[in-house]
Amino acid sequence: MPNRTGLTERAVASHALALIDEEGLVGLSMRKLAGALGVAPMSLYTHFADRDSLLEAVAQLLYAQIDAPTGEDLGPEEKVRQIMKSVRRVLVDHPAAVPLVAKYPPRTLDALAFVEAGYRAFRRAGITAHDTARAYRALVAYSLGTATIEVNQYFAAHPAATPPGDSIDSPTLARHLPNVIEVGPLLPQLDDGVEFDYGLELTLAGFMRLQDSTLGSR
Amino acid sequence: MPNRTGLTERAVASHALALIDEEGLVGLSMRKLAGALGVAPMSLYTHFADRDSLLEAVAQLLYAQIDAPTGEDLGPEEKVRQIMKSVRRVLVDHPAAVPLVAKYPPRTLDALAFVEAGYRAFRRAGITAHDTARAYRALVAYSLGTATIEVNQYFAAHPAATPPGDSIDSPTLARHLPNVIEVGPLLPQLDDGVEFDYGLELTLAGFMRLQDSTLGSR
DNA sequence: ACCTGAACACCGTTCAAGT
DNA sequence: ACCTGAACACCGTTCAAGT
Repeated sequence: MPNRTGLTERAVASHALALIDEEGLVGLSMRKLAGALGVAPMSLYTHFADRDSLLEAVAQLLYAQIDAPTGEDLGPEEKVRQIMKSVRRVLVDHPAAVPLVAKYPPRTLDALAFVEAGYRAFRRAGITAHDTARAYRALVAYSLGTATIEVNQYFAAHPAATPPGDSIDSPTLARHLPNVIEVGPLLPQLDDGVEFDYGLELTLAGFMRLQDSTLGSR
Repeated sequence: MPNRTGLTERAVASHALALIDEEGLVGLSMRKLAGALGVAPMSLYTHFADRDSLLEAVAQLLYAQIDAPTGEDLGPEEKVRQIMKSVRRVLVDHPAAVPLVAKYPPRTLDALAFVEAGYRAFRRAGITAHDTARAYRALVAYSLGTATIEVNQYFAAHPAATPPGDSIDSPTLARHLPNVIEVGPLLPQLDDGVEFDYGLELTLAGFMRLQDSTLGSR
């Protein structure tokens, strides 16, 4: 550590994640982070080209936190369930950082460990590399989307409960959106964890059904 | 229109969307937008409480662009396919605005039209309000996730092709991540449109499978 | 190579003042 | 009610200078 300040990239990124957790993504400024680390703002640019590079490093830290199950006897479905649960846990533990994970794919060795574990389970089960890639893409889409919904509290207030300012008057609502009135209020009652599992099962069941039909036609 | 400037909320939000399309979400500033509209920056605050309120209005404009199929003879699966395709088209047409749709749910009458159409198709097919809500949630998650992947070009470069600066040396990669090396290069070759359909079919096939098993056990 | 302070070109929003 | 200019408290990053 030949630096005068003792800073490492990892330490800077780790402090950045802590700041993001506390004050949100917009709350992380190069100036505030430098202040928290006790250095001048411009010192950070010795370790990262710009703010985006720093955020990319934060994303890698998050990916590295995802548990990759090592059990050799697990089938691809169960292994994927375990990985996806770990993905969800990491994302909801760091809600403000979800956009970073959505923007920067895993790149470092540690960050790619869970990807490797997932691919391995699929390939061992005789699923083609191509189908493995497709399933991985669909699962990434689902996990990013569901995490986004959770951290944004997208369904926290159902549509009929919009602020009265410019909201639609009740009779008009009932005439044009009867099903929204019926179904909408159920959305905020859904449990995030239960629905995460439900959507995951939809995807896995669909994948296995398509796999079976493909194998059956061979 | 009793205003001196002739501004309406709709016109302001519409210009904001155009600016977002041209210069990105961070490229939309209250000052630049006001300049483009020929008014003082603070005039915008007559129509919107703050920048977030303006962005919420932009999200409503986008939701209103989603086509809601009116055919009464369509089954829920086909109707959902059509709606989801329209959702994808709107989102990829406005890539920089995707985070807004992820943050602000539909609220206005026009914005809720596609939701009403989807709910209606499900309810008409005898699916419970609860299952309709669950399926809607899963479909929102998938569409937001897949749009995020597309607009961020999440899979544009596969992991093995990271910049040589801090990338992992080849032998280490091959030893620790053999499946990433095999499967990763396939990801950027996948077609966004084809994979959108694939993931959607996974979800729909899974939903129908669970529906059937639920009905069968009654 | 690493670190710094000053400066530049921006932000969103508050405030007091105008019509 | 609607609109404005000035001001405040911030930003990320460039630059020239230091070690």
